[in-house]
Amino acid sequence: MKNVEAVAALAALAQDNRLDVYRLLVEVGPEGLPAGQVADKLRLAPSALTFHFDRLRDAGLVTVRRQGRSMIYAAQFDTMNALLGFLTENCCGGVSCAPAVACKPARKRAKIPA
Amino acid sequence: MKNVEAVAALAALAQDNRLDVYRLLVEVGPEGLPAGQVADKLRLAPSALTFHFDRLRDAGLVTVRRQGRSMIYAAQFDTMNALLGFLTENCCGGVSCAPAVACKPARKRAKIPA
DNA sequence: TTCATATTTCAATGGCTATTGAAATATATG
DNA sequence: CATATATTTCAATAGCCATTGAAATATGAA
Repeated sequence: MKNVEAVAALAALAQDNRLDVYRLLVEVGPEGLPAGQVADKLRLAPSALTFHFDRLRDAGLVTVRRQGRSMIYAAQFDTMNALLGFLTENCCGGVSCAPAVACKPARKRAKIPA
Repeated sequence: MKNVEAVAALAALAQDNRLDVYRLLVEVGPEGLPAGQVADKLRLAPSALTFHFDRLRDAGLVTVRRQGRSMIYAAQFDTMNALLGFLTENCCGGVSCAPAVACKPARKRAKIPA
């Protein structure tokens, strides 16, 4: 990830409502959520929400697909992982100190250890 | 880390010059760097740099101390670690998926394995 | 086709952000 | 004290951001 892309991702997340939207989508996982449900849960005006989705999308943090008349937005985990990698570069002798970090979609239920 | 603090940290990093400043300080480590040297390396006007330092400081991402007439700025690694923790919450079954992530100051030289 | 639902588009508005340059402050040195 | 260096303060400016509400578009259902 380049500097410019990192700034874009950071700027997209640096706003209360947008951060809430993103975190909600992260919780939900790759299936995503229709815009209307996000609007309801977070009490956001539809047009404001479109504005925020556009910014998250430009930063590569979410994707959209249409389903009937609904637009379904979902978190794009790769981008967050790239951002985490970028932020942890150069902090431990010039090499990333967190190679194992990876943001994956949440499971529906916690996997119970045997 | 709370939502508000995360937004503050993200906003502080979401600007090219400021991100450069922060990353430079991360490379340098806890000893920090005088404002003037940061200004020289990144070609930033002194007053602009003060402006950016203030924002990084408000977000808890850097600290300052005086040394003679110089102000020495240093990265505050704890805050970045808290931010990384915040960003990786809720992405793996509701539990952070990256408990081992920790941003520590870079060593002067890489430790050579025995 | 007509109506209803879901979302986007657009223009207007107020507020914040980054940069600039000049002046002020703080510390060090002769 | 007088001067030089390091940084901050301040006011001005231009541009971007988030929100609002009304109108437009797209799809689905009767």
